[in-house]
Amino acid sequence: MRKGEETRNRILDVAEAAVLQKGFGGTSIEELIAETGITKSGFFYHFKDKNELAKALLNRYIENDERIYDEIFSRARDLMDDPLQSFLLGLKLLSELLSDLPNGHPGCLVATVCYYERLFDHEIQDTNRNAVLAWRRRFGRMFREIMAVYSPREPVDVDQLADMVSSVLEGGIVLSKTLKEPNTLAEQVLMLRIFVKMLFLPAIESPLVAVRHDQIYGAAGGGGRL
Amino acid sequence: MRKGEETRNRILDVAEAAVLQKGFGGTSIEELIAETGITKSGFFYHFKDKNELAKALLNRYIENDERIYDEIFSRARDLMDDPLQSFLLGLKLLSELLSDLPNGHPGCLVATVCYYERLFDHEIQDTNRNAVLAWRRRFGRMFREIMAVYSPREPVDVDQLADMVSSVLEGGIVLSKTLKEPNTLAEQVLMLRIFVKMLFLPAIESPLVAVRHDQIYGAAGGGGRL
DNA sequence: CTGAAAACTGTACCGCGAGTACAGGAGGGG
DNA sequence: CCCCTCCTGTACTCGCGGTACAGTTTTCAG
Repeated sequence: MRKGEETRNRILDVAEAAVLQKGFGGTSIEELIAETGITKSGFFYHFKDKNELAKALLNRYIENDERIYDEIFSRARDLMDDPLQSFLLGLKLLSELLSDLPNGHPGCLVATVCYYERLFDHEIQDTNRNAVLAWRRRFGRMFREIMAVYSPREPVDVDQLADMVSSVLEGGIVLSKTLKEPNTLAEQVLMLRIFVKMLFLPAIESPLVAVRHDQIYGAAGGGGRL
Repeated sequence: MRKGEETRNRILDVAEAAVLQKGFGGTSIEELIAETGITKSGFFYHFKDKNELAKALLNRYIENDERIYDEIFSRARDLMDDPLQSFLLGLKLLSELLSDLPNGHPGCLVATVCYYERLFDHEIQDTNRNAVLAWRRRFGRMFREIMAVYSPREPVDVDQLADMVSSVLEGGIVLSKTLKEPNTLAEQVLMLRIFVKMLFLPAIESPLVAVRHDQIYGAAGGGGRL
């Protein structure tokens, strides 16, 4: 009962790391059992086939993912009353969390499944779809709260704006992994922060930012060639 | 000589579609030769192994990708003198091109390789890395031209800004594929356009945009809920 | 302490797909 | 005519996914 859960989780740990590096097709069961220190029969006792492993892997990943976002943005909500400031802080916290990952972000299972879809059954594809829709709902809810207080400088659709968060995260992960630059992802999150800030806040910058602006572009900000 | 190239390309066509749907590991050579109408020996005459196929596939994809960006943004450059307006037009053209794809974007091979990296040799990983760096250089060049004329409302690093384009594209593809919503990618490109527009253009909108704004949101655009 | 269920191990096997090794054949160009 | 490109055919190896099933150890409830 308890022991079984533990072994199962150990398999999932090993499998997740392998799958994010090599894809599902590139990850062999034999390799998983070797690293877990289990036999083949032991493996198939826990998962009847690879599809079931993928299912468990994806569900666990999504749950964990949701938990992290819950923590970050509820923490940001505790520190800031204003929905916009709280969201901007949340993005900053997220960016910090991402840049603290020692080897960079390992990759997103949702993207892995997305590029492997035809080999899985509909259940997995639906799970994956629902995960993305959950992100849309989560960030959409936050943007709606912001829009109850602030009006956007440009006309935007809330769902598309919410999707922008997911896009930048997924895309940032691909860039970061491909370039082998762990920081790129965190930087992209901060760029997204600038986007949200510009969209809802008037042009007058906060003193701190104004100073950095001058340092980089010169006082008047005119014609910086580089 | 000529015949060989043709067969080779036919294999690559079939392989590209398959790999984008199922990943490299999920695509069998037997399936490729069946669809191409060639024998196994014939296949291995053209590609000595799967790794070589991947290499050819990726190189062809990247070349094609570059060609498309060249066309779109040089066309936009012909129509608009101003670097910012030209870039904004380019994003619009890109968005239109993407929403015209009948079955949505088939997926990006760079992302596929990124999530499959460990199984390929260093050459492929380097090719992939260079492709992303080429995007950075391409869009970076464009943003530098823009910054020679306009100063950004917020301090931004040019490379990070250029990466934002790649992020939104890669992320948008993942979202579009996962959600099975072909339009999402095109919408995300337009969101990126809004970002660039806000970053470089003063809050006062151009007459043309103001008209469309009015049509959608009403004259003052105040307190827009949703 | 016991007994049954849970959590495995061990062995043996099937079929598929990647990849190898060659031998040979069609067709076109110099 | 011959050689080179572009294949086909056959036959094999090997790793891996998956099955089958019998037996063994561990755990925990009563």
